[in-house]
Amino acid sequence: MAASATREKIVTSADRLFYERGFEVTSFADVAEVVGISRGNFYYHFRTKDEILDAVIERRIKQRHDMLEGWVDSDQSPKQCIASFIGILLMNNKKIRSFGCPVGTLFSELAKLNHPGGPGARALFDLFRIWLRHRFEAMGRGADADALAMHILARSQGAATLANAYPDEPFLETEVAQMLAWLDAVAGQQKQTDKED
Amino acid sequence: MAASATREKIVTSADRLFYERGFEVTSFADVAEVVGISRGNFYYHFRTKDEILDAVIERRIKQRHDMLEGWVDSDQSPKQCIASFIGILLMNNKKIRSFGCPVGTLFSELAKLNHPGGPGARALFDLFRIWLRHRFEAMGRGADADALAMHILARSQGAATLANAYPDEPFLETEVAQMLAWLDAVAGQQKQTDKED
DNA sequence: GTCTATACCTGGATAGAC
DNA sequence: GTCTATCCAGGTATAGAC
Repeated sequence: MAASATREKIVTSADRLFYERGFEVTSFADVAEVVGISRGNFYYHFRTKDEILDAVIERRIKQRHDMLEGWVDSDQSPKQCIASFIGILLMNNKKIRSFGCPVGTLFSELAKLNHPGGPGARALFDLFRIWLRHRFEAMGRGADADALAMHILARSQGAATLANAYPDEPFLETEVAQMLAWLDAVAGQQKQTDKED
Repeated sequence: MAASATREKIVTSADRLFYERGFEVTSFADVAEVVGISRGNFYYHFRTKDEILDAVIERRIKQRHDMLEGWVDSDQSPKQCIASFIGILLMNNKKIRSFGCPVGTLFSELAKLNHPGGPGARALFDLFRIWLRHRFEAMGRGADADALAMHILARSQGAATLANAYPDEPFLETEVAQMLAWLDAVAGQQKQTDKED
C-alpha cells in the first residue's frame, strides 16, 4: 500500500499519456521511457495495463474530489461553487484545446472498447454530477437539481469538444460567459418563483 | 474510380466498426471478417489503413451533406432545418447512447493521435457549422450566425456525450426539448429586436 | 480480384539474474 | 526493486499463386 516513489511516477506519467495520447495507444514502453525505468520493472508495480488504468482513474477521482470539496470548504456560496466548476474550462483551457476534456475523452474511449475500466470512468462523471446536484439543492432547487446538474455537465462537455476542434478561436470564453449567464438566470428564477407563488 | 462492390463493402463495414469500436482498435482482420474477404485481398483495394480512414471520412461527409441539403431542398424553413438538425439526436438516439456521436468521438480520437486524418474529421464539424450558420443567416441573424451555429453544435456534442455516459436515462429527450426551446427563443428574439430598435 | 503464405514489428507479459 | 532476455499474440504489410 505504501505508495513507492516509482509507483507514483508511473501513475502520474500514465495519467498524462492516457490523456494526451489515449489509453489504448499508450504502450508500456511509452510510459517506461517517460518514467525512466525498464519495461520489466513495470510488472513489479502493476501486473496488467488495466491495473494502471484503475490507478489512474482512482487518482483522477481523488484529485477532482479534493478540488470540489476545497471549494465547498472555503465558504463559497453554492452559486459560487458552480461558477468555479464552470471556470475549470478556462483554468485548463490550454490543455482542453489540445486534448479535450480528460473525463469525457477517456470515457468515450473506454465505452467504445467495452473496457472493464468503463464504469470507473463513469464514476468520474458521477462525482461531478452528484456534487453539482448538491449545490443546486443548496440553492433551493430541490425538484430539478439533478436535471440542472446534468445540463451544465453537458454544456461543459460540448464546449470542451468544440474547443478541441477549433482551438484557435475564442469560442471557449464565449461559451463560459453564456454558462455563467445561465447560472445567473437559474438563481434569479428561484427568487422570481418565490415572489410569484 | 469505379467503386467496386467489394470496395464499397469495405468502406461501409469500416465505417461501422470505426464508430462502434474506434479507429485505432479496429484491425484489418476485424474488417475483413465482417466483409467476408481475406486480409490479403484488402490491399488490392487500399494500400494502408489511413487510406480506409480517408474513404470512411469522405463517405460520412457525403452522407451528412446529402441529408442536410435534402432538408433545405424540401422547402423547410431555416428554423425548421435547424430543428431537424437538433432532431438528429433523437433519430439516432439508440446508437448515440451506445457509442456517442460519430463526428465527435472520431474527432477526439484522431486529435489525440495527432493523426493525419484529423483535419478530415474537423471537416465534418465544418460541414455542420457552415450549414447551420447559413440557416441562422437566413433567419436574419447575420451578425452572430456563426456564434449561434457553434453554440448549438456544442450543445449537441455535450448532449451526445452525456447520453453515452447515462444511456438508461431520458436525459437526451429533455436536452433536445431545451434546445428546441432555445431555438424558439432565438427566433422570437429576432422579432423582439425588430420591435425594440 | 481474390486467395494463401509469410515477413516483420510492436505490444503485453513472464523468468530469472542482480 | 530494478534489470536483461525472452516468449507469444496480434497487427500491418508484401509476394506470389490462382
